[in-house]
This record gives sequence, structure tokens and C-alpha cells, in this order.
Amino acid sequence: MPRFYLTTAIDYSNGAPHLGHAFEKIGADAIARYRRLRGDDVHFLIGMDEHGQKVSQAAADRGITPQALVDEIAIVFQRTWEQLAISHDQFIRTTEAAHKAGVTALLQRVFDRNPDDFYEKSYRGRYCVGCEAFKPDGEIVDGRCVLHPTRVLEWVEERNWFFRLSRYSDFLRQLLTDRPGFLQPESRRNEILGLLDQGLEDISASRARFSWGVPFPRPSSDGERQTTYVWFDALPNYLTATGFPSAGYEQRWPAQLHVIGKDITRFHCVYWPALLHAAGVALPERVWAHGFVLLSGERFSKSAGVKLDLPEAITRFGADAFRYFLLREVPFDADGNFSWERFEERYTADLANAFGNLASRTIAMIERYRGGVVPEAAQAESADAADEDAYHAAMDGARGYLLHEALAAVWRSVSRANEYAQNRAPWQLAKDPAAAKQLDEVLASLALRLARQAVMLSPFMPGKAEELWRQLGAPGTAATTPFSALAALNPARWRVTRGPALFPRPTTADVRTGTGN
RNA sequence: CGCGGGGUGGAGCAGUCCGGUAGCUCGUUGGGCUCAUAACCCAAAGGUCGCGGGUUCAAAUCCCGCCCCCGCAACCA
Repeated sequence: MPRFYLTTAIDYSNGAPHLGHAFEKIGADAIARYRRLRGDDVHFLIGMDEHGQKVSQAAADRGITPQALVDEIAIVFQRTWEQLAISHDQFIRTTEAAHKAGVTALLQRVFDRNPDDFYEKSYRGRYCVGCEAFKPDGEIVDGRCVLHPTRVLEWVEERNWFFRLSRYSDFLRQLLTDRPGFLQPESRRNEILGLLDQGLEDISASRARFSWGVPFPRPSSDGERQTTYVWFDALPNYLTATGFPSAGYEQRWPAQLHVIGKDITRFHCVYWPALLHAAGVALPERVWAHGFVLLSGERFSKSAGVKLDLPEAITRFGADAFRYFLLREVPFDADGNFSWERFEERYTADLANAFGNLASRTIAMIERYRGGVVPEAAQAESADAADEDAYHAAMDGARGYLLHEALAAVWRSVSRANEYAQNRAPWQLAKDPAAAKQLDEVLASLALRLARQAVMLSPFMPGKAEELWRQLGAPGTAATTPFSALAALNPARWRVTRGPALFPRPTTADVRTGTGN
């Protein structure tokens, strides 16, 4: 059974989860669920990045300990992931003892194997607490950081540990060249190659200014104990989650896939492989950098504040519809827009009218014409081979993870089923006793198509897929019906049950007030 | 200045790598069906493919120049 260890970026404990966090989790979750249906041994990791000066400062402002603060935030995130039916197998937090021990061990391995890779250097410049970084002149306007104009830049001189990233340029170029699939989509790979062409500078690996983090494993020459800098703490979570450095971590590592936002490709495709290489640890197999969900064409930012209430957005049409909308509307390899107008359009057209109604009419006809039992048919045709191929081609990773294309393929098959119903007109066949066999064939075919669609959609809308599966009277659950079993699926004798509408049409009140399903 | 992405019927997008009737969804209009969530099916109208020039028998697609929008700009998820 092939292993499939996938991760998302861990989220920074800096407020409530927003649409961007949700998009990444939902996309990765669809991939995880898809791999399970293929029969892979999936391990799906998500988590929190809980260290850093911003956290300790925010905690101090509220008069609580940093640990109390991140505990609180972790619960809010976990509740949201539960609401969205994220099927992660593990939730890592960088404040866990095992993680901290893993980071220490990883850095220690670098010291052991490449003693020159960490060195001390003085650095002098203006420091932005918002960015937790020194700012070059180009990013300073009126003495303030352009990203955090409300904060005052501090003039700081400190001696830190640095990582000799510059010596890994060739290694990284080689990595991206030899393994073109290591980083996708292509545009992101080109960006990183361009970055490498400009040459890499060494990066700092420790901070003296705060202690909320993992102690850097080696004291400075003056005896000071610094704190590991964020990326050297956060990135290793993927590795420490496997139990590294304890024996057996290689059962899971290396990861098959890191799902990240396009803004942090540099850290995942430059810093991270270089660090692992320096430590002599295997590299992840691939990185997928998705785009952003924009709100009316603009990126929402931490500093600009959340512009969309996530819990409300999820409850408005339900978690399944929310997942569907995001993954259908926003290409997983590029940016896309979120708007209520589009959401309502897609909900009504795709979910209620096309798909929900297909299920409704099919089940109603089986009840009305065949007493609620799917008839035996000599040939229940599926006729959706091309769409199913397209679905898998979009999902299996060969071209990346084009979730929106996979959904489009399923909807082609939904349209085809509605056309089929129209053309075969079972309501006419039902009037003619001599056409009984034809009617059986049409009803069985429609039931079969719906069942296959339910399985294909279960990675995207696990709740509704299961509901449809139950209404069809299909055996077991959609989530445990592997793709390999679809070819032999036969709906004969399933007892259907007409339930409430799968996706009820929104009422005017829903649209206006934002309540409802 | 630089790097990346984008500018295609009313809206949102595909097509551009490998030139040759401009495609999809929504919306609009007309028709059909009546199993179904006033859903479904068929058809039609609607586009100087950002602007200008060039290559070519032929360009949304290749080349040159320009305009506009968005993001990044080395240590911010």
C-alpha cells in the first residue's frame, strides 16, 4: 500500500483562522481523501506555529502566558477544522516537547555533519516586530515598515547564528532541474530558479531578542543562549511530526507532498531542502504552491483585518457547499475570487439545480415506478469513462493538483446524466408496459451514475456524498468505497429513500439575511 | 528600475507553449418536457480576443513597442 504523507503549512497563532487558512486546509483535505479512496496509506498533518515575539507580546498585552494564549488559539483553529470536516490524522503544535526536541536534534545534526554551516555574525539594522525581521531600506517609508506602518521600527544590533545557505545554490538548482515535479506549478518553479540565479545570501538562524521558542542548541561564543529563528523552528514540524529523531521516523518520512501558499515557496523550496540536506535527512518528494483567495480582487491580510466572517461563511450554505465553492471557483494553481454573488450562483446552478435535482428526480422515479427498489438491468450504462479519466488526471498529481478541473469533470458527467434522462424520458417509458426493460435500464443507469458521482465527490463534499449514498441505499459508505470497486458497482436491488433535498434552493430570505443552510 | 501573474461577448473563465471555423459556466431571449428542488433538455442573440506596428496565404495564438490592473521585491502564514 503506497504511503502518502501530506502536510499543510502550519498556521501562525496570530488571531482567528480566515478564508486563506480554510482554502489550504480544504484543498489538502480533498487530496487526502482522494488518496484514501485510491487505497493509499494516508497520513495528513496540519498544525500550529506557536512561537515568536508576536505571540509573547500579544500574551503580555493580555496579561496571560504565551502558552495560555496559544492554547486558546489552537482550540479556535481546531474547532474550525472540525466544522469544515478536515480529516487530518495529526495536529502538531510547535510548543509540543517532542517538536522542540526534534528541532534541536535536527540542528545538532547540522553541527555534527557540516560544522561550518552555522556561524556567528553581527547584524545591524532596523527591526520590525510585525515582520519579526530586519528591514532593508527599500521597505522602509517614513521610518516605518511598509507592511506594518503602525509599528515603530527598532534600531537593533545583534549577534546571531547564521546558516550558510549560500553554499547550497548549486544543490538547489540541481534539485529543481533533476526533479521538475519537486515544485509545482511551473510558474512557481520558474520563480525559484530565478531567485537562485540571483544568488543566495546566508540567513540568520537565531534571535537574541525573545525567548518564546526553541533554544538554539549551541550557546554563542559569549555564552548567551539564543532562540531558534522562526523558519528553523516551523519548517521542521513536518519532520518532527513523524517522531524524528526517534527510531522509526523513516516509516513516514519523507513526506510525499507539502501543500503551501505560493508566498512561502521560497522557504519550502530553498531553506527547507538546504537545511535537510545539511543535516543529511531525506528531502520531501514534492511541494505544491497554491494561489490565494481574493476578496473582490484584493488579498486580505493580517494587518488589514479579516474582511469575511469565516464561521458565518461556512454556515450560510453549509460546510460541504463552502468546500465545493472554494475548490470549484478558485483554481488550485492560481488566484481566484470569493464573492457571495458567485457563491449563490454556483450553489443554485451547480448544487441545487444540476446535481441535487438529478438525485431528486432519479430517486423519485425509482420510488414511483419501481416501488423504491433499483431494478435489475442487463446493462446499466455509465458512459462517463472520459469524465472519470479527466477527474483522475486532475487529481492524481501527474500534472499537479488541479482540484477545480476534477470538479468540472464531475459536473460534465452530471450534465450528461441530466441529458440522458431527458433523452430517454423514463416518464414516457413508464406509460408503456412493453417498455419495462428500457425503463429498468434507464433507472439503473441513473442510480449507478449518481453512486459513482457520490464517490468522486466524497473528497470534496464528504457530508453530502454520504447523504446521497444513504438515499441511494448503496452498501457501506461512499468514503470507504475505493475507486477500484466502482467498475463492479451494481445498483440492482438497492432500496432508495427519498430524503430532504440535498441542496435546497436558497430562499430570498437566505440571500438577503445570510441565514439558512 | 527589476521579477511574476493578468487584460477574450453583460459577469466569471478556457483557449496562447505546437498559428488556420473564438469555446465553457452564469445571465438574456425563444421553444420543448413534466420525473424532479418553478428544477431539466434544445436553440438563438451577444465578442474590432487592452492599444499600435511587424512576420505570414492566415495571429487571441509568433516578434517589437506601448497602456492598464494585481502580487513580489531576500530573511512576514
